[in-house]
Amino acid sequence: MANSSLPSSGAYLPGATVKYVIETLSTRIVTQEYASEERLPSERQLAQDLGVARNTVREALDQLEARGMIRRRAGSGSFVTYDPDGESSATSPVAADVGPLQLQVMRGILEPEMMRLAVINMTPRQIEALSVVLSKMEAVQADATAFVRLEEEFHRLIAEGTGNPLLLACYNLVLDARRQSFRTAMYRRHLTPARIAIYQRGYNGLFNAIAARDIEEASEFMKLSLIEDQRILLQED
Amino acid sequence: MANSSLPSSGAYLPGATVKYVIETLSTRIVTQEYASEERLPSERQLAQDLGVARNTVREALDQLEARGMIRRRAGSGSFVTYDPDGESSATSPVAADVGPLQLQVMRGILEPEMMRLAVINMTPRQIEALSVVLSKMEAVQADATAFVRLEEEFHRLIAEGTGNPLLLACYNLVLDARRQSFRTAMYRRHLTPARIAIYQRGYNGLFNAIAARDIEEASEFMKLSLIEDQRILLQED
DNA sequence: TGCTTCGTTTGGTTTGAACCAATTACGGCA
DNA sequence: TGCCGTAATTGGTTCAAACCAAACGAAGCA
Repeated sequence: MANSSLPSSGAYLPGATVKYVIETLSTRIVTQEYASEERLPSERQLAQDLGVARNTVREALDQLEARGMIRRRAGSGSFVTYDPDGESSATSPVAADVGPLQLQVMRGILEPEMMRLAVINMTPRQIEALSVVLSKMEAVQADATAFVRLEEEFHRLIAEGTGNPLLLACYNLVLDARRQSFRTAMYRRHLTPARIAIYQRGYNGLFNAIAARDIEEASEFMKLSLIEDQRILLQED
Repeated sequence: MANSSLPSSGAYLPGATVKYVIETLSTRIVTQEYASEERLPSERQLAQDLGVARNTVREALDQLEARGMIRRRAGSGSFVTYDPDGESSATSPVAADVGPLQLQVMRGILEPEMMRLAVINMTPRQIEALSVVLSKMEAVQADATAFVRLEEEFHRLIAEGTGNPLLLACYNLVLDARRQSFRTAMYRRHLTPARIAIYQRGYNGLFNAIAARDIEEASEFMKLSLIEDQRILLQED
């Protein structure tokens, strides 16, 4: 779309200007004229280039941000978060702003207590469902992506096992952030078959502790898993 | 609530103005000062009355409309669509399913750790904002509803003070559930002036501990508040 | 009475400007 | 070389003004 619909000399064109900016920018993003992770021109620059007020650009960017196509950081700039190859998979908007360390902190708060509650409250049926996921995890050899997905399912079942819908809702946010983190970060590079084997032993021990209703043992395994994740994280920074 | 938090003479208070308008208007709607189906004053009128620009009023109305509290018709006016007797209204879907005990459990998990993080990470500006809310709380004599709302704001500021967006997102779910709980349950019957005074002392001590960056003291006050809530809860069931 | 018309009111959009706060970039000092 | 403070950049917020289009209302006409 050229500038044909752009009010070129103070002409008033109500309702069309923001739309025009949105369309222009989203086209440039989808066609990767602005590539993924790339920084957009500054708002002031865009306003000048497109011949509109900065306010109008901001209104357009607001909507692009709501659609999850960009992300803004004060003092830094606006960055393309849209990934044309991405699975889409609607993650909650908060998830994008969560750093790896913040994620670990939150897991450290929730997971040990969650584990305790789950061990106490899980029904036999839920434990059965957990064992099914566990056996799928143990079948994985080298597919890191599949393993991560199963891990998530495993954790979610534990959260459900607490019987506390509020805790489950919170933990779903955590899992959203974790998924986002795995996508952008380089966890997967470190999920070698050898490391997967280590995790498999850990989850196996965790499951046995749950099945035996051994609270302390389960909580201990959960912490170990957390520490292991943290170790991988710190190797990067 | 008077205009006490309103920038009265050109004072700049970023991020606070829209929030102030939203709070003012939503309070008037909830208290039925603006009854259901009734027409609000015009945007220009509101802007003048509240001493802010029409732009700011519009931004606030945008958000109230998004929450489903009002509906706007060009050329006609803005109308209240909020029904105080109607259940639904803008709480997240999970909140409704959360029992009082489950809420307490979740608070017990999150709040102590949240307090620690907040004491470490809060900026002077955030502590200042906290003190503003605290002084409003101390001004409350017998209005339990107002006190509960301020309590919520106090807690939310602490969650923000952790600097962890994931923690904040989770805690917002907790606050949603808490609000729902207060609405349906009978907490307010027990918030007598005498009990409000007790809470005021508690929050005062909590704030002092935060301002002094005393982690253990703050965490202790937080637990006390939790236990007090729990005591009220158990008197009922 | 019933209809049209025209001015007024009201929400909707856009512009331009100023200032704040977070971040980054740079240059000088140790 | 390495660190720290300052200046510049960037997004975030608020204000003031102007104009548009939908809706309303009252005056005037048939």
